[in-house]
Amino acid sequence: MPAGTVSFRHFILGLLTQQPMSGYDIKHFLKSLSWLIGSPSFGSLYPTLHTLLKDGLVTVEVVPRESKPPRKIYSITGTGQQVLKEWINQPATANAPLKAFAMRLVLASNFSSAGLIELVQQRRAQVAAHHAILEQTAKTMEEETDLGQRLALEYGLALAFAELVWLDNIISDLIHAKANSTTGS
Amino acid sequence: MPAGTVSFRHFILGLLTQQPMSGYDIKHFLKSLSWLIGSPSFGSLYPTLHTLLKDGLVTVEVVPRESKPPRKIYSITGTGQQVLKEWINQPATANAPLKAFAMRLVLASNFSSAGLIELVQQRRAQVAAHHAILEQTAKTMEEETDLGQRLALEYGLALAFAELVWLDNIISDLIHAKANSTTGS
DNA sequence: ATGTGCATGTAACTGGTTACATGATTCG
DNA sequence: CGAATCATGTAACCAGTTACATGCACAT
Repeated sequence: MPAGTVSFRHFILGLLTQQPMSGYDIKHFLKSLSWLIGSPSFGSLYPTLHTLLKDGLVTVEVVPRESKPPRKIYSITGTGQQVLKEWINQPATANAPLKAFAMRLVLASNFSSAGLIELVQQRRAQVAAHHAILEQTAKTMEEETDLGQRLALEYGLALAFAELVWLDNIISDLIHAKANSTTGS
Repeated sequence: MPAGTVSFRHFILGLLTQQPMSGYDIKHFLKSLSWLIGSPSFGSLYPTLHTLLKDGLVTVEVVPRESKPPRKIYSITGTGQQVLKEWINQPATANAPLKAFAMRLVLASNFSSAGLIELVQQRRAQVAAHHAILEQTAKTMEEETDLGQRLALEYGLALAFAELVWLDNIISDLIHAKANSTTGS
């Protein structure tokens, strides 16, 4: 399981640190983030929860309801937190997909402030590297290149640039916030 | 096979309209677009080519090389072009991933100019819709919301906005270019 | 000598999907 | 009266991955 992997399994585990939830709740919660991250279908969500339970990373509280399937509220266990921590602390792999970064960003509140900053800085470095490669490619390719490819390249370049700008902004915000909090304002 | 699907199968088929290539060539070509689209591993690329062949959508020319595995150059067939056209002309599904759009964009040169513009406009509409939803969500959520979620939301918002700007730019470029070409400059 | 590029392929696995089954309740 | 929401789950399937096997040529 190389770092920077998308892995809904760990992401779900992470969501449970914020609060205990049922599978249904998780799906609902993920809907609002679906653009960035996507939400898994029930057909993969429920089995994932089952294996997390079987592996002792979560516990269930079964809340019965009359003549309806009972709600099953999952909570993360100590070992679960351990495993999650390890996953989070892996340095991101090169070329990690945006999704993977977004997942970790959502779980950011579980990081130390320093950890969060490091995460964002890692991402910045990766996007910068990619941006440089794209610019290089753009220089190399001449007039005769296919329209579609040129457009795709520009597209990637524009998105990478926008991401860089955003990342720089929040890095400075976070550093500020941290300075204020340690200074005690 | 719902529209807007990522489907390397069709994308590969599309690349072969630009020029006949071997599996190895395709992989190499895709490397430069890997950020946006990713490139499939050989373990899926070669089998895909085999099924394309079996289905009569491509043909192979086997170029033997002394004491080395022969190169296999694949070309798209008439039926292949037919199938590709159908795939391309499907309207994009709602919430189609960026990847899917990028793929179609790369194949853009096979579209009519009008088709290309329509593709980009479809994307614009989708991103705009998504952007609106995110803004709505941002309004709804109050101070007490978790930092990670707030960051993720801002992140999505920033990226969506950047994409909108870019899309608007090329839409107007394309419309200009089209006007010039039909006017005959 | 060691690894990187060329170039093909297969087999085992995995992480997801769709489609289905169940069944009450509430909204328009 | 039909559709959506709540809420769980299973089974069949699929598109991809990793890891492996083969083997020559060229550069460090």
